[in-house]
Amino acid sequence: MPVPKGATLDPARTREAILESATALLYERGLDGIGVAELCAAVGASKETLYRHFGSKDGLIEAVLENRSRRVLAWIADAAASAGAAPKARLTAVFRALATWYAAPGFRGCAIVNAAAQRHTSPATPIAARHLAGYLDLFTDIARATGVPEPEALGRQFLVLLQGATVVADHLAAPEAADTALSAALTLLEAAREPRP
Amino acid sequence: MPVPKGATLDPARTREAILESATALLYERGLDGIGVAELCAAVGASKETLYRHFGSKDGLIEAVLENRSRRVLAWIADAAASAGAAPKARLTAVFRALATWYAAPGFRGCAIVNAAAQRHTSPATPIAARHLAGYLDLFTDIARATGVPEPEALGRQFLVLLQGATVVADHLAAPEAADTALSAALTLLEAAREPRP
DNA sequence: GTGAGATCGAACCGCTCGGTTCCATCATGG
DNA sequence: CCATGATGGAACCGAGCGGTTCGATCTCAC
Repeated sequence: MPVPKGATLDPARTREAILESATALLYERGLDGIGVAELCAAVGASKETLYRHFGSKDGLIEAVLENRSRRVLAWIADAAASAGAAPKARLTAVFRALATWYAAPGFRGCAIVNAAAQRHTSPATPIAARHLAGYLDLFTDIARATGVPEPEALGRQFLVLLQGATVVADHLAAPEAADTALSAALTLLEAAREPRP
Repeated sequence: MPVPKGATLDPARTREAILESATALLYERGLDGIGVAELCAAVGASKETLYRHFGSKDGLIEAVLENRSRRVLAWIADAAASAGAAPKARLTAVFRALATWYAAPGFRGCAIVNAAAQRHTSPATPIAARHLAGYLDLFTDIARATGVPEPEALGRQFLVLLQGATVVADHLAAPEAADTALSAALTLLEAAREPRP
C-alpha cells in the first residue's frame, strides 16, 4: 500500500529519517557492505523516495558524511567550550569525550576517515580533509590560548594524537587510547609552555 | 593459448607475482574497488590460477595483508636497528622513514588499517590488531631502553603518534605530519626521562 | 473538494560481481 | 618419453548491484 493510512507526509522529516538510518548502517557495514535495496528496507522507505531525496547512492553517502562531520565537530567543540577557558581543561574535556565514544558499543573508528579509506575519491576525500581541518582549528585555538610561541605546531600535534588515538582504540579495541593521547597532549602543552634548555 | 611457449613454469613464483600485483592494486583501488576479473587481467594470470593459489578473493586479501604487514614491520624495524642503540636516534630513524613513505607518490595511508576500515571483520581485523601490536613492541623496546619508569605507557604514546601521523599525512596530504609526530615523540621522551615537579 | 505531490511496492533493466568449469596447450620431473 | 600438472582463455552461473519506471494510494495545501 503506497502511503500508509495514518502517515504524516513530511518530506523534510523523511529525508532526515533516511539520513539517520543510513548513517548508522553505512558506518557499521561499510560503504560497499550494504546495498541500496537493503538500506531502503531497513530505513522503511522505498527506493523511489530515497532516489528522489538523494539522487544516487553516492549522493546519499555525501549527505551522510557531511552531516556526520558537522555533528561530530560540533559535539567536540561543545565539549571543549563547556569546560571553560583554561587550555588544559578544554583539552581534557575533548579527550574525555573521545574516551566515551571509543568505549561505546559499536565503535568502529571515525566514520569520515573510514569512508575516505574505502573510496579515496570525491566526495569522501574532500570531506575528510575538511573534517580534519575542523579539528585542527579547534586545537590551534586551544594552543593559541596557552600563549606558546608556535600554536600551529602544537595544534598539529594534538590533531595527530586525536587521529592516532581513534585508530588505536578501534583496531586494538583499546578505549584507553584516549587517556594515552590526553596525557601526551598535556605533556606536550607543558613542554611548549616551558621549553627545556 | 594456455601456457605461453617459452614460459618458465614455477608455481611459487607465479603465486608471488600475483601477490605483488594484487597488493598494489588493492591498495590503490580499495578492496571492493576492483574485481577478480580485472585483477587477473592486470596480473596477467587466469582466474583458475588465482583461485588455485588463494582459494577465494578473501584468501587473496588475507595473503596480501599478511605479507604487507610483515614487510612493513620489518622495514620499520630495520630503520630503527640501523640507527644504533640510542633511543632518540632510533625514534628519529623510524619517523624519518615514515616521512619518505608519506611523501611517496601514490601514498594512501596504511594498507592494513585501510583494509580493516573497509571490512571490519576477519581476516582484516585480526591482522590489523597484530600489525599495531608489532609497532607497539618496537616502540616499547625503544621506551624501555631509555630507562623511564613506565616504558609501556611511553610506547603506547609513540604508537598513537605513528597512527595519527599516517592518517593526517593521508587525508590532509601533509607528509610533514611525520615531523610533527617526531618532535612530539622526542618531547615526550624527554619529559618521561625527567618528569616535572 | 480538488489537484499536486509524496510515498510504497513491485517489477524491471543492464551490468558486474565472485566463483566454477572445461579444454587445449605446454613445461617439467621421473 | 610419457604422465603429471600448471596455465590461459573463454564460456558460464546465480546473485546482487545501482538505478528506473509505473501505478495505486494516500496527505495536504489551497
